[in-house]
Amino acid sequence: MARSMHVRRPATLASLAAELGVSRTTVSNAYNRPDQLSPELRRRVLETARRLGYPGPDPVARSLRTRKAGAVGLLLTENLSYAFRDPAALGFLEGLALACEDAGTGLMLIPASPEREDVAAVHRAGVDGFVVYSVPDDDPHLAAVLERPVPTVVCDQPDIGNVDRVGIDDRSAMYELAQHLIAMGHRRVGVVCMRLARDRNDGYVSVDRQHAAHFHVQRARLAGLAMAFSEAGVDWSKVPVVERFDHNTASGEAAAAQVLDRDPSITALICTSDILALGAMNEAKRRGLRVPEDLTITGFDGIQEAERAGLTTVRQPVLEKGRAAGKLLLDVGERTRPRSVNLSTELITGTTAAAPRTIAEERWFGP
Amino acid sequence: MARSMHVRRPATLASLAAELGVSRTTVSNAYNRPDQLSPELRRRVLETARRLGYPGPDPVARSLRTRKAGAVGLLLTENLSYAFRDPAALGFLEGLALACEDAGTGLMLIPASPEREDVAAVHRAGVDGFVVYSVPDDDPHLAAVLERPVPTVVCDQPDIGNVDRVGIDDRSAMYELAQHLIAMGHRRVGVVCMRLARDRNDGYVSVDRQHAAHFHVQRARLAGLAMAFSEAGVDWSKVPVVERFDHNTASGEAAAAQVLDRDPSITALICTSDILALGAMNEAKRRGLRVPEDLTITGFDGIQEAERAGLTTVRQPVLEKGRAAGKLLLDVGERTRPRSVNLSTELITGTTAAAPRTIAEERWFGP
DNA sequence: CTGAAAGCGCTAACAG
DNA sequence: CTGTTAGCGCTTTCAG
Repeated sequence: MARSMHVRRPATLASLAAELGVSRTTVSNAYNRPDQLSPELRRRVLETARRLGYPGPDPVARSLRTRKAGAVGLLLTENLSYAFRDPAALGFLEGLALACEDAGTGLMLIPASPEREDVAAVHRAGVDGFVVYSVPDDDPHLAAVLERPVPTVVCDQPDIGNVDRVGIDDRSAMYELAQHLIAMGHRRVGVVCMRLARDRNDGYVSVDRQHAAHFHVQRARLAGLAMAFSEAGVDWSKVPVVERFDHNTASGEAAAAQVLDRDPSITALICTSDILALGAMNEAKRRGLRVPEDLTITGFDGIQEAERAGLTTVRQPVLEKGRAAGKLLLDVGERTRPRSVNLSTELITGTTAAAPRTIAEERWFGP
Repeated sequence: MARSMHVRRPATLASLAAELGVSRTTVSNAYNRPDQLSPELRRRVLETARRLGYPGPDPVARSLRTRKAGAVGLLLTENLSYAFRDPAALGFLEGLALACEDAGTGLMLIPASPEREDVAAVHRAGVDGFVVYSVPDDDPHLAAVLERPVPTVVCDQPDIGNVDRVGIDDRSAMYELAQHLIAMGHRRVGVVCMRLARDRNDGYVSVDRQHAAHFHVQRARLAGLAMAFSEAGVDWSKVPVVERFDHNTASGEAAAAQVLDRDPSITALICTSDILALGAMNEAKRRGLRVPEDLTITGFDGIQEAERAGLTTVRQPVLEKGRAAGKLLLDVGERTRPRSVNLSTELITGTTAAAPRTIAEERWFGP
């Protein structure tokens, strides 16, 4: 006899089967393999389900059984506010989301802020794989992800462990930009970079700290600069490099001020991101320095705001990076050995870099 | 005897327990209730786990057992590209993500684009609840969410079913803006609005279509306008209302052109979003119309770009909206009856609205 | 086309 | 502090 009393607990597949007097298999098939039962029976099953308020197979139970969660996790060790405000991060996110959408896969943002040392969220995440975006190489969350027995794709990291990787050649890209400046005649330069490690250090950066940087991207960009300028006969250890923990234009302004205060004679200020460069532009303006006549300023990333400002920078395909990461993770293909995708970059010669004035004058009037 | 051969399948809690010669409970406790066993034993368990490559309790199995997924789903029936490019949507997303982060909860983006009629993703999502942002009231994905036996919060929707709600009073806010314009003397106006239903209709909107709009937000804003102008003696059915499916400045430009072509005599162009208004500004400029001298233009949302442009608009707290939605969903408190949160808005009197020229002239020279 | 059996990997009482 | 007992709700061979 049917029992259609109010049950606090919603119906289950089993209770539905009992109600119908069929086996659980049949009910399961009604949902997952419509061709395995008569249309008539299927209709009856679905209708009874509706009547009983059965919402369909429980996704978690199904996941346990099928060993598929239908979602990938995104680890972003950074305040989410950052991720949603930084244009480059946003572009990455969009590309990744697009790849997930194409595959019909959910994208789960893992709550892992830098303060929160709590790695539990990584353990708790019911996902089929992880994408790790721009975290320091000593991040405990990253370590936790690598312990999980699911495929992982890291972005903006050197090759690590047995995981896929996607990124750009930050070192070469920055090397190329540096050579561009060197060719223009710049020798006295200053640098503004993003955070190099998990500890806050808003100020000068020793060469040691540069080498020991835990953010591969920043380390590589600085290395590219060091290489180019050293080759050009510049003593890199004398070049002022200023670091900022927070990544916004205000940081760029403050850092630029710090460099210019220390050495007003520099002819170029190289920033390792467009956001910082945009801030530096503000600071230059405040000081009455014309760009590029009095000071050359460069960025990195190629975000839209930079383009609008005519910034000389390196463009990297952030959206493609996200999409590539998603594809790599979701591609069921050969996963025999770790794959590595390097996207190409492009030097954008904007209007914020020019030959230093002294050089320009020499050109006019002769040496 | 221990069996430490290479097992393809990673170790399970049970196998670990067997290896150690303890019960599964003990191993479970080692992870979930450290105070329930001796530190020494716990150390042994954890160490053996590491040795065997046991990655800790499987999150899905745990979820099945505990009936908690540790994540909430976000339904955003719209191309993700949209969500990541529209400043208002982004603000909402940020607020929601912040609330989730605070609670240590994952945020899962459900892959549900408008094209994809496939509701399966909603069924597949292993989440403890849903937030539904700005979808049409006849969206099948929304229906699927409401069938799931988990708490749900809808945004920018009227009260529906037995779910919590967060939003603003779009009708009143727009009514107030309209009165502002009416007080200035505007009587001949045109309107540009966002999509009103799932079908594409880039063009004029009948009053019937306005009333039947499936996007509550747009319907309410138009209703506010209709009310205010009707009260002011304007025949609303004669007011040109133009709709655009895509939401970007290009759409705003085209729609504005359409209105201005039809009725060049209008003194104000009211747009139901800042993005559209920004587009309208471009179009006005292209036509050599000065704003506000020749044409008043208004928006809605209060995004940063609008502020920079000095747009007269209505500001709504998008970030707070997201945060409120998250809080509502994650708040374990009394869930006896559906809760409704109405956030307040603010009329921003920018520099894009002024008395129509004829009126202004009358003021100068007398009637 | 349908059903019986066998878990997926884990946690939560409740007794020792 | 530790173990036993019972499932969470579902899918999946494999026989009928």
